[in-house]
Amino acid sequence: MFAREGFASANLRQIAQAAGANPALIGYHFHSKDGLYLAVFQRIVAGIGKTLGPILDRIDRELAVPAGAEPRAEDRRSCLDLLLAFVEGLLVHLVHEHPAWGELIAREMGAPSTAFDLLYQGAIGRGQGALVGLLRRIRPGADLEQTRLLAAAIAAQVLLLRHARAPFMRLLGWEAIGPRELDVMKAQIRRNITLLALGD
Amino acid sequence: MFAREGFASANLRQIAQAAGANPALIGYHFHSKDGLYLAVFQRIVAGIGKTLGPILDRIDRELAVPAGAEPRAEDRRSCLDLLLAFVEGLLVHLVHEHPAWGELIAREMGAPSTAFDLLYQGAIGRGQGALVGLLRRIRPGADLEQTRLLAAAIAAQVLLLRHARAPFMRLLGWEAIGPRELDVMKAQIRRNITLLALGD
DNA sequence: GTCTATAGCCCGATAGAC
DNA sequence: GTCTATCGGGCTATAGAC
Repeated sequence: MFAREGFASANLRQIAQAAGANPALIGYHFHSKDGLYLAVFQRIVAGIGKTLGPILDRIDRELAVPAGAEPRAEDRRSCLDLLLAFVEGLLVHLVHEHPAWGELIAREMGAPSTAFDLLYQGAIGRGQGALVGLLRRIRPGADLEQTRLLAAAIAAQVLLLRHARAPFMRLLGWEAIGPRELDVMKAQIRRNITLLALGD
Repeated sequence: MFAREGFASANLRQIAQAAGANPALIGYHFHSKDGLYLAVFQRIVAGIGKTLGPILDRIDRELAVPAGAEPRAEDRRSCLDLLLAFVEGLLVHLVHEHPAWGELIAREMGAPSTAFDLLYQGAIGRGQGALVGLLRRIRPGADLEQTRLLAAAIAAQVLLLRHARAPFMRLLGWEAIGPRELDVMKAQIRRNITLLALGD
């Protein structure tokens, strides 16, 4: 309900009703509306950690190996593969499997609240670090600020699908994102990221 | 105020106070809170039309000329130039000159309300049409659905800056978007779009 | 057209019985 | 721990004087 209507518009009586619980229990267990909202984000951070943790661990291990003085083509390739796998995991997890989580994250990014720090420290920050780290290996000579902007551009490919869902679906003439649409998006994102990461 | 706090949280008393007017006048002149909100979007659509109208007209004229049977390199180049000019205009207008408008548009994209149709028909739809039209000239053989996805990816480059402002600024370590930051972003977006539009 | 005053509603929080 | 009942505050909309 926070995802659908936003924090301010969501209503504790309705939330309790949908949960089949008594509204007063929210106060007892979560102290306040804010407390409930934060608890939702704790669960989101845990869920993301569970699903994307393995790929992030692989990325950390890859980046832990010191880069040789001469950049090698196969290192670049394996970093790109990890990058593609990570972004695809993000897409599947937040757009397809847990659209409400994606929506909540998009809302916090657009209008940060008390939950933003929790989210940033628990998930966003690590994802950004992984992206930037991989891109530095793929483009060893590039300026750090430009690499960060590139990481943002790559993340934007996925974020757009969640945040600008309405105009996006209207442009594509889609009514829902099913398996076919997911595959089409995966292929397009793969192409775009490869071009962005390897281009001069 | 609608931009900063969202429709539900914005408050008519504060709006009236900031405008130096009496709260009851909102009812008299705009009928309701919704009416005021819609009036804001009418102004936004008019403002965008005034600023981006010229470049959109140029694009329409370019696209009105029937494409030859053989795609010519100079046609592709001029279409790409128009594309870059349009996106840069969008960036300057919605991120730099009228950040509140950009914020409102981002909010409507994320959670469409009564104002979304007005916005889509008055601005977003035409922008999407221009993007897709130009891309079809630049990539004559490409599948229509893929071209639309590409248009979405290009638009995402700009939308991100508005929508994911908080994590974006944190990643870059920026505190504000001044002239230097705007130039850096322009250069990066130009690079990314060129790669995305021309890449195979 | 502009103001004051308030009606009418909805919401989050909580007191207090069980 | 769970419930009912309600308090207190904030909101939009509007009646009615000027």
